[in-house]
Amino acid sequence: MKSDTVYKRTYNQMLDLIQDHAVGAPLPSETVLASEMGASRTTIRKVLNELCGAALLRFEDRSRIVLSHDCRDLYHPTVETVSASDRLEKLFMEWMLRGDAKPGTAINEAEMARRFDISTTGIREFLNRFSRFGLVERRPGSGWVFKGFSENFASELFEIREMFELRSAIAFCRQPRDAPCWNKLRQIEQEHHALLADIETRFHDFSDLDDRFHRLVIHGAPNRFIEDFYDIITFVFHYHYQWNKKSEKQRNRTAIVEHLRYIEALLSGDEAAVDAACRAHLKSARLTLFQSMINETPAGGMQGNGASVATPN
Amino acid sequence: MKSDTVYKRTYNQMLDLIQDHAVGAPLPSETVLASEMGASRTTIRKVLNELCGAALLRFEDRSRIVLSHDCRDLYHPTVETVSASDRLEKLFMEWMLRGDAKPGTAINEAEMARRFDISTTGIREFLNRFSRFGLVERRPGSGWVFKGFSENFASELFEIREMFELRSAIAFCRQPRDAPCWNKLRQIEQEHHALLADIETRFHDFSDLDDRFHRLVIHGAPNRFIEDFYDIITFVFHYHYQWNKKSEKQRNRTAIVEHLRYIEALLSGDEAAVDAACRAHLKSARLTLFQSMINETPAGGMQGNGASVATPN
DNA sequence: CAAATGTCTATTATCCATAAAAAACAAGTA
DNA sequence: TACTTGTTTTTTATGGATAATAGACATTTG
Repeated sequence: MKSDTVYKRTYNQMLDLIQDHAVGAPLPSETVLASEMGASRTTIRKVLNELCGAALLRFEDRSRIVLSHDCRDLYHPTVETVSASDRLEKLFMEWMLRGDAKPGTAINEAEMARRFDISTTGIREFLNRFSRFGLVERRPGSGWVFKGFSENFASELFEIREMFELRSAIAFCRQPRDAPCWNKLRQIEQEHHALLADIETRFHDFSDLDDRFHRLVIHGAPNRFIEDFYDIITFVFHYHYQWNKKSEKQRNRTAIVEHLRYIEALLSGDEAAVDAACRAHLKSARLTLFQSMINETPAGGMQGNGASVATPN
Repeated sequence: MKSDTVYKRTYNQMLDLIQDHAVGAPLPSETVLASEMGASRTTIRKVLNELCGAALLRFEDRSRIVLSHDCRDLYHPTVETVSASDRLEKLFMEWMLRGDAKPGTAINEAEMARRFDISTTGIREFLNRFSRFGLVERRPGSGWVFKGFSENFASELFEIREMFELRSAIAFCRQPRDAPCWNKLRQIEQEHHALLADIETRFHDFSDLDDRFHRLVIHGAPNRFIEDFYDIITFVFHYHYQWNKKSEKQRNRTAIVEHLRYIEALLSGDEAAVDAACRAHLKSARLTLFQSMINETPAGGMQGNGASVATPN
């Protein structure tokens, strides 16, 4: 049976929204709510009905009126808000980054299903989707092999990344000067300056900006395989640095500065400069990742990390 | 319920084997049969028991004796021999190559399940696995978009292929002269000569050789993402040329000659020559693919031709 | 009639069941 | 001891069921 995570998430969002409205004020229409909350009208209506029942809203004159703000303890727990597949992804990555699985380990669906308490069908779907990340591989006969989040992995990843990004950066430069990308680039440059100015407090915002910047560059000469590959990068960084928060601020500051040089080079159109700036940035990103893999592997209960994380196979 | 395609395939193989043995001769042991036929002992035993029942074999003194060769009409139909997922893959590719689906078409699982008469679970698994080929893409909300086997696709594919192969070819050259790859390369070179000499009759054997050659080159400096990507190449060529048999012999002859130059360059260790030979080959491969897409693609109205004619086995 | 809500239908996420196939274990024989 | 076959347990492929969600169509109302 499908889980009702969408409902619960929407419900929580609705509670937020209610508290943003004065008592007595009407909520937007169902259609508007649906598009704002990223759910279907069906779900919105279910939530609204529920909240009418809870006497937080009144349905009057074709609109929902806020009756009260008293809903602190109505929130659904956040866990119940994420879909089974997202939950599995997270559990799996934690399991992996924690170093529980040594590279080369065979994993089978049934066992995983037990370990993560998710149906075998769910596991299988996950593994199929996940295999593109190069961390697990389907064995010809049956079962899966776990490849390990190792230095090898990171190094293969970066090799491709460098090829792709260098190619894309040069292609980006060659776009006509009136293409919309240039404005977008300038805008992103501004955002970098803004973030740098505020780095003390906003350093967490970097990863989003980072992503947008690189994707803009890459998109200059679109290639589905390159864009797909960038999903892997995003994914890996997302999880890795969620487990490795050490010196995050410093790391991000450095990256911003590098980005700014890189952007400047792009804007200048000087291909040699672009190449140099791009290489410099990637080299530094690679180094940072490697160092954080070796030295800073997650603190929280990391038994045996050295063996599995740092060991190439 | 799992289908018994493995059983039926093994059964057919066993019939072949029986006919290879004189009446009165004993078959190999279960274990040997299992490993030779690529099935588990469980399946082998099931087949053997069945054939004992059919009086084709007698179990005597710990071994199976061939009783008769009279089994022409015992064979299971070939269709029942391929697993649901393989069948789906084939159906889907036919549907796609036939041009029934225009790029940009949204496809949904339920509809596909109906069209191909396979459970939604099966469809979903297929699409998940298949999405790495870049021909369908999951839509954030729901459903899938069909990207089309278009020139765009081919051109994006080749862009990456060129990057990867050039890099790998150079890396291959730089391997120590006593690495085992050099012998393998010489062996493959021999196979090319042999095939060229026999091209009139054996031209079908080229695609296998082609695959092994490129994979050898690529494996010189292993990178899981590059090797994964080569799966896509293999897949695309497999299906595309199954639908486009025109001038296959000539096409393969040309490729062999190009390969031989390429191999010679590799053996010489002259990186500039390698680069040139590799580029020349890829350029020609790309051209051939494009021409066959433009001129010979079984266009819209060709249903009937493709489905059965172009499909061997 | 345009936008809102109400109602019905289609699609998806998710788990479960089951026979086939694989793997593990046990025992016999040469 | 090294194979063989016999038996039991585990895992996988594949279809099916169902509630949640999305989407389409119908109806109301200002």
